[in-house]
Amino acid sequence: MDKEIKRQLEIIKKGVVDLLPEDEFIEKLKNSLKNNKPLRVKQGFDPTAPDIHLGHTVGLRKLRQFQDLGHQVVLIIGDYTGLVGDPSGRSATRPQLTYEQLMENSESYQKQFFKIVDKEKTEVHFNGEWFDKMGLKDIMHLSSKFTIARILERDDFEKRYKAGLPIAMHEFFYPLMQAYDSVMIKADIEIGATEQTFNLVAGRHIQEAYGQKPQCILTLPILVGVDGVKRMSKSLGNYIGVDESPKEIFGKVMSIPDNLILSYYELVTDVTGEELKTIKEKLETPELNPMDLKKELGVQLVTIYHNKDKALEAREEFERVFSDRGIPDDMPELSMAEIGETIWVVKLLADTKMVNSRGEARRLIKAGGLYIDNERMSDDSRELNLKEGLLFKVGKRKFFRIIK
RNA sequence: GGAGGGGUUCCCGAGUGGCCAAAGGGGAUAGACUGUAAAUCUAUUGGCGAUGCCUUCGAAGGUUCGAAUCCUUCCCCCUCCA
Repeated sequence: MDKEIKRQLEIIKKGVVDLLPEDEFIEKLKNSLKNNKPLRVKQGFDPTAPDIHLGHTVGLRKLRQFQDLGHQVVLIIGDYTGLVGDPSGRSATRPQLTYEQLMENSESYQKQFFKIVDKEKTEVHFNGEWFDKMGLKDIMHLSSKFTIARILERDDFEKRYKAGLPIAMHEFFYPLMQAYDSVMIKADIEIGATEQTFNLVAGRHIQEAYGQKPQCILTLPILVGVDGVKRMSKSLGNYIGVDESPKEIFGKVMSIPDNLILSYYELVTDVTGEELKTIKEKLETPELNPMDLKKELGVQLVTIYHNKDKALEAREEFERVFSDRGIPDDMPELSMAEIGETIWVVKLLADTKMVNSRGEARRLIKAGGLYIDNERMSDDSRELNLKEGLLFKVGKRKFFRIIK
């Protein structure tokens, strides 16, 4: 028994920042094993953007580990918070999502969740199930269990407050809502990224206030995006989506800065502690080119989200196109029948959406970023005579070919 | 409710009647160098078949030969005092 607890604890603690309070957790784990009663492991997501990226998978993979250990995963889809939207208007461009959009998003969310988490063993809830039924009385009751002083402890609020940025009332409710989810599903443990710590802890207090045993909290590191600076996020455009093509996943992995390699291996692949150590050593050996480790990382990730064959293909293609300056296997084709036989270069690039505007096309051409049949073409006034098979390279990585 | 400060291009931020498509920085894109890494250097960064034209400085009106800049009304944000 003790051995089993130790084994589980070791797996559960791998890659986590904090597991709090640990002794409480061990107690829960012990009881769970003794009574053969799985722990209820909670994580929530707001379906505000329709895709799951590697950043999300850090938590999802942890959930999967719990499942593999026989525990019960409870997924909360935050339809309610999503529906309410974030009217704080910090960027004003954040559009209020309609219920239809949310439902659509949550469809694709779930599809992608279950690439990692075992669907059969997952309990899914929308938090609208309970929030929709709450009246003001219930809301007042819930909010009486928490104090403003506590809320203001949260450092992102503090930062925003000091920076003179607006904080809307309802934002204060977010932690309470999330905490209430824990009450409703009787969570034993909730997992989230480190930035979620406050909300997770709030869950403990609210559960106690509602007469439940408080959940333990498990926090995971935030995955840095491919830019190497900010957290991975769809809106920052520095993400790798689990639904992307093998080529894209591989390519994006190759573009991450070296100092991210180790944490990617640790957080989003299946490598063991031993292997991680080897990778670390390799990274510290100056003679070895970190590029090889990145290629391996790319292969592993494509294998997880597609399969091994696709992964090897993606690597081959990468090597051909970028290392050997070759051309990709397949590329968009443009038919001369549609665009005509002669056309002004700038118009061609803009009309075919290779660039966003004619001005952009001009700039790119003048900067020397356009190659036609492997020859640089830097004259932005050129009328082209197209012929079948002509190969265009636009900037670093866009290609297309002319067909009849 | 009172007093004050503010809203500028993807972001931050200068600009207070013409020299403003708007400094500077960040980011982004392209080029050189590379390993589609980092660092560095260079160029570009509203649209337009273009020595010019059109749209952009919270919104709508107005003053002026001319407005990001002045006036009016409105919307939004922040700070302080009740």
